[in-house]
Amino acid sequence: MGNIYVSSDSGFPGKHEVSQVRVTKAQAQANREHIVDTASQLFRERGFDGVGVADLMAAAGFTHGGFYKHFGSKAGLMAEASACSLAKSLTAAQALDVPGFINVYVNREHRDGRGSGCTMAALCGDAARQADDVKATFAEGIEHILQTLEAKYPTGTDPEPCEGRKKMIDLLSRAVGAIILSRACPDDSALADEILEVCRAEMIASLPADDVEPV
Amino acid sequence: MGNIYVSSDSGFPGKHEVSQVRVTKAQAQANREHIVDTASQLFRERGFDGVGVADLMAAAGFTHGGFYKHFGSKAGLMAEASACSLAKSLTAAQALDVPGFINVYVNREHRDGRGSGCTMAALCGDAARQADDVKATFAEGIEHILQTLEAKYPTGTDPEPCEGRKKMIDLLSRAVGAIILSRACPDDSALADEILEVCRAEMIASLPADDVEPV
DNA sequence: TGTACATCAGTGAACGCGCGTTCACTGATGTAC
DNA sequence: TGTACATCAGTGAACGCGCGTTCACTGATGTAC
Repeated sequence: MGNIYVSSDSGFPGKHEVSQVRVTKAQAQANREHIVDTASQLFRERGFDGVGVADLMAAAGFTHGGFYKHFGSKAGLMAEASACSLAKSLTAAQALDVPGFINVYVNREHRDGRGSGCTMAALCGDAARQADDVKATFAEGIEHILQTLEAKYPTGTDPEPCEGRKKMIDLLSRAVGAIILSRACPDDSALADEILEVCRAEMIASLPADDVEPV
Repeated sequence: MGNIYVSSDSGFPGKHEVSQVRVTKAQAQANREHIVDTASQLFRERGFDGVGVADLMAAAGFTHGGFYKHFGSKAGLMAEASACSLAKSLTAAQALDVPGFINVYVNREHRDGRGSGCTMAALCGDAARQADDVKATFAEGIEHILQTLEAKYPTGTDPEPCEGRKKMIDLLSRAVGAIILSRACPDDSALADEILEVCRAEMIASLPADDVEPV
């Protein structure tokens, strides 16, 4: 039951019994990042209130006491983990064009994979009840994804300035709304799948006609 | 500090000091309904996890011990309170046409009034993590609002069968998504207002042209 | 209608439990010489 | 490079607290006669 993240790789310097109590600076930093990643996954799966500090640290392979060597409070980690996963989602979105984004986002795999999916879809409802630091993190995440999508928006038949931003705000709302409504339905619900499929098709259909099948 | 809901109205039979310990059947039923109403408001404001049984009973004017005379568990009340407020929202929606629904829903007053607003927008994120009885309640709520909206959908230039249902699924996702994204932004955020205004305008614009200004 | 008694909605103390956080301790890492 | 010591990431017991739930009790309501 030793902590597998303390030893650098296969752990031969003393994997069992020898409980290391100090760790290199690089390892400590790697451990911290691992805790943030674990938190961002668990928060998305169970919500901020559904993950305890001890839960989280155990899932990351540590005991709970060390948490406060890395973070000031659970609330602090909530903001940091959200920022981290929002940034990762942004990177993923940058590799997609708008139809690709729609297809990847409004999708059963995304709906069923909360822990690895979009933080906005998983935690916006929780974020709305948090302090302003968490909300500011979400607002930044929304703004960044809007700018990314806007830059990729097929201007096609809509050359009017600002039109792209408006379309992308609407598109993001539709995408997030579809995932959230679909997730609120029971697992075997036909309605859950219908919501996704209809919204995906409507969103694709609302794009400028000359860019629906791009590149 | 007597419970104001036990006495039928102005409370003269013995408002203070005399702590009533039994109550008429009609009064007990009224008290139960009052607890459900209070719960549905508090759940929408703070989330299921953010409201304790003692909190809730105190807000309704009772002590916590009596809770289990009315409900089997907190989880049971979560489903019942959700069903109750979803049904009330449905009644409210039935009085509106589609553009009216959009204007009332995608709106700052709605965003800022969580406790009296739509249960889907306030609790879908929480519902997704609950047991299937709660999720089934939400799925029913979604289905009912879809049927209500579909019946009112201006068929105008879109006479194709099932088109109304598809449009209303998309419309509900957009409306819920817009409110949820807007609520996740800090209170004074320009982005929060922009999301609402843009989505409202885009939704209105996407309706069949001959019905935008109806009746 | 009047009397005797059972019912049960509401009270408030108490329960075990898990939460976020603190703290004394450990011992390899990092540093000063 | 080698030695001596301070640092600090991680451990695990302990803290106070609030949670959902239980329970003995109260006394007006509801009912049987």
